[in-house]
Amino acid sequence: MGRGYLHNSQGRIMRIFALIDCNNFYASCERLFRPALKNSPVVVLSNNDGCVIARSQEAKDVGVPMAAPAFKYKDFFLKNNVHVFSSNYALYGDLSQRVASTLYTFTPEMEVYSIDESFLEFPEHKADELLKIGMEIRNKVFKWTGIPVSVGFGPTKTLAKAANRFAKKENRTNGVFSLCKGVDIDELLDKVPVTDVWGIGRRHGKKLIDRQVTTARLFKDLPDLWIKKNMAVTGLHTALELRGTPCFSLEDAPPPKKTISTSRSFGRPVSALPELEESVAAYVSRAAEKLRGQNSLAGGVMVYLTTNRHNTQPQYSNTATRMFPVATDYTPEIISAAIKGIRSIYKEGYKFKKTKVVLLELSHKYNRQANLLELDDKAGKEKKKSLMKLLDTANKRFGRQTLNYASEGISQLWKMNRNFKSPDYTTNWHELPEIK
DNA sequence: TCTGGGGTCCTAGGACCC
DNA sequence: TCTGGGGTCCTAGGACCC
Repeated sequence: MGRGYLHNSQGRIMRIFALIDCNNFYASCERLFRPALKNSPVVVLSNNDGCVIARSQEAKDVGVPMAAPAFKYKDFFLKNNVHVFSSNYALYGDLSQRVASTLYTFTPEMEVYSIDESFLEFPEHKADELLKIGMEIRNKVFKWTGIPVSVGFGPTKTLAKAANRFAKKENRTNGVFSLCKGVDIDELLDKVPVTDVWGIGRRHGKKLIDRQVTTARLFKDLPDLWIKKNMAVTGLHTALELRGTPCFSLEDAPPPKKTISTSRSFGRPVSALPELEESVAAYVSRAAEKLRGQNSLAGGVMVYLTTNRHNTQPQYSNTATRMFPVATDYTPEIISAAIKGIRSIYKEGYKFKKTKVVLLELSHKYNRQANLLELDDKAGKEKKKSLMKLLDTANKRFGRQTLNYASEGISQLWKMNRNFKSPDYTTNWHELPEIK
């Protein structure tokens, strides 16, 4: 949890948060290894090559909207010479770590918030040199990783986010902007649409706009009671943060996940149960790997299947949950429970679009609750443990898919499309870039 | 034909107990 | 059998984030 607020007799000490955000991150990553695309429009598609999830500035300029469905924009891409990539998370994850370790050289007071954003916190006495620090951050990250970033400073995380937005949108800021000192915050928040505020999403945004509350400034001046009633305490925290009172601190050691899920849309509609079972087995494998990666055990597994909500064919979706007698991280046991689950909800005659697996009630493996019925089979347990370890090590070293369970299927015809994937330049020996 | 995936938090309301 | 209040626990659904 947080570090609490700092107070002294003179009043609150100003805290200084910085939000560093990689510009058009996935598009920037793809361009790093294709310098020829430096000034060209580039877009990155979601899994399954479904819709646009990242756009270079040039792509924004020619008018590609966020979340544009790729199939509708095929001609548009051709006509405007837009370069299209499938998403390549191995590449983005690796570059993300490089950016994070560069930021860490500025201060250990750091929270990696997402794949392309980090919060830093600086002591109050730095308040007069923030723009200089911001420029140093930008320059160093670009020099060391090739990724352009924007830097926003503010007395709360929410204001640092808003500052970052100015850094990115206004050319004259040179990518660095501060709301900490020497600016009229209210005047600037007048310019921020309420839906751009961190913590206000589409639904609440619409509700606010319907009541003429269109800007961050108008929102933060609403009565607390109204906010609490209509937007719960989370909404109130957002308002307080806009007023300069920190409600969120850095989270330095992200707590282990409480649920772990894996799901993918299929590359084509799937009706046959055996194929659905294969997909479920494959997703369990992946989820169980993540589970062991954070040293957790799962108390249960939920499976989900659904048809394609976007078409007009008959719809069906359902979930099934199976609990384990004793929490486990043993892939075959989870697969078999998940397959029983999918069989119990499967119905013939539908075209399914997606299955999903969620591992539930995670606990740490070292304070595992024993079960009275459990047999004391030490040798068997050791064997399972070393098998899982072997599996994870091999897949990590030689690439996922090195060792698979037969139940995951061999041909995997249901697998998602990734027709425009770039090579794994930085994480796979066979795909290192060549210099001519 | 083709529109992502992986999380967290909060609240209302039902079930159940005394 | 009916009445009422108060408390806890659980779940589904809604909302948000990247």
